[in-house]
Amino acid sequence: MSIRILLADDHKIMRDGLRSLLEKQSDMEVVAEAENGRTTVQLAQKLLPDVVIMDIAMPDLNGIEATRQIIATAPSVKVLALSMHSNRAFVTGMLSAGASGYLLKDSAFEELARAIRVIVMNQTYLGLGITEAVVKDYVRHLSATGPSVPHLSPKEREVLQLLAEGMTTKQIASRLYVSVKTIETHRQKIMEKLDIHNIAGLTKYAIREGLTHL
Amino acid sequence: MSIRILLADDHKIMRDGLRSLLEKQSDMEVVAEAENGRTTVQLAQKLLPDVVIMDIAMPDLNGIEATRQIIATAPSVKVLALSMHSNRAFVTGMLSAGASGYLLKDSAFEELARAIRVIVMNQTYLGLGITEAVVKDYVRHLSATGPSVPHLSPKEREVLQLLAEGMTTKQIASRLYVSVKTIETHRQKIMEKLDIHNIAGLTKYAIREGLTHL
DNA sequence: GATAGAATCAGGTATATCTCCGATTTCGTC
DNA sequence: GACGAAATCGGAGATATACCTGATTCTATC
Repeated sequence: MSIRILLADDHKIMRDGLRSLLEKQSDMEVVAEAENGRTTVQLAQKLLPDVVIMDIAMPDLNGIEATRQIIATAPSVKVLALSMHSNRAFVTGMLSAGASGYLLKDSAFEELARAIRVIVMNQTYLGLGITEAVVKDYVRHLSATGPSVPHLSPKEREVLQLLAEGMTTKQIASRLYVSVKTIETHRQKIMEKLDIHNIAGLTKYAIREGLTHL
Repeated sequence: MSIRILLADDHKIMRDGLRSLLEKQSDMEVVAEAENGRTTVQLAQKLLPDVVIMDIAMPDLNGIEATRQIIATAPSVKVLALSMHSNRAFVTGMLSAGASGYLLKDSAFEELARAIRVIVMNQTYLGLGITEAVVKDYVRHLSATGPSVPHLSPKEREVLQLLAEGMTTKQIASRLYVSVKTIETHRQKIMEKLDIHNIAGLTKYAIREGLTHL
């Protein structure tokens, strides 16, 4: 009996490609496709596939929410996240929603096939690069009382926001009525916590976090 | 003689899928793959494929710049843009860079195959939904006077992208095999032209222009 | 009351960037 | 062929950042 798979991705050409690849596997069968989160949940409940290959960025209902709902109503269905981002927030979001695996779209198809076979055996599969992020996060959990997403203090978030708005260390210092050295320290702590060591990266992070806008 | 194709997309699983689909076409052959813009340009120049299927969002050198360079040095090569976005900036950017077609990743594979056959016949192919965006933009160009879009040279755009990816002046210089001074000059010209005088602002600009992503 | 994190500031050295300046080469256009 | 734009590189001084260490105060929390 072959592994029954539900494909969920908002890009049809991606689904076409995956289907073409999966159909070459003698032990796998694509039973349906969905292009948004809501349809994915409905199809998963109705068809009870062995595995849902789930994109995170989908309209209507994102992959994380969809996963949560599927696991809640049909726990026998395994979800394998297939995402573009190794972002800790996404990885931990997916895993705590109940996904059995997480793979990057950078991966080769061989890895996807392997991951599918692993998770139908009730095991967990994390792609290369993902394990690192998870482990790093896990270690932080153990060592510090550190929250899953690197938690910045209010002051640090404020400094980060001003940095992302294009202000220099000196400008921020005078804006906040403190010494330049203080801001330097904040900046260092921010970079350390986020493991991002340049303004461009911090700016992008701030945008993603909604601290500033484009 | 079959149509020789170069696949350029930063996600390996996407390339795997497309290759699997394309290989079912008796008249098409994937001769190479690239996972970033720079490699794409090099392979296109070396292999002279009939068609390059080009993603826009790629590290190192984005699809628009890569297309510009390919068309400039190897005009016989046709470029088909395959993007997630119907964003006018991307569409017009790709087309004015010399792409022969533009397709959304929402499209079915059949449409991709059709587009490939059309553009090798020296024609232009626009996917559904794209035509609208182009026409709307065209109309705007007719009515309004050019909305003073600061024009950056190809090199400047390249430097801007690398800056927005978090590289320092020195790193960019060694990456591009030129002196630090050259990059400094480029950066100055960029800041002058855009009237943006900090990395955070440049990063946001680059994101809006699709030169880099979050 | 001991501990830990947040916020504050300082010194020093190395490196990077900014801001002027000027220069050459190439290339396409008029 | 003259012209401008683009790309290349250099000098030199002022400023800013990066990176390191160490210190104080305050405030939760155990």
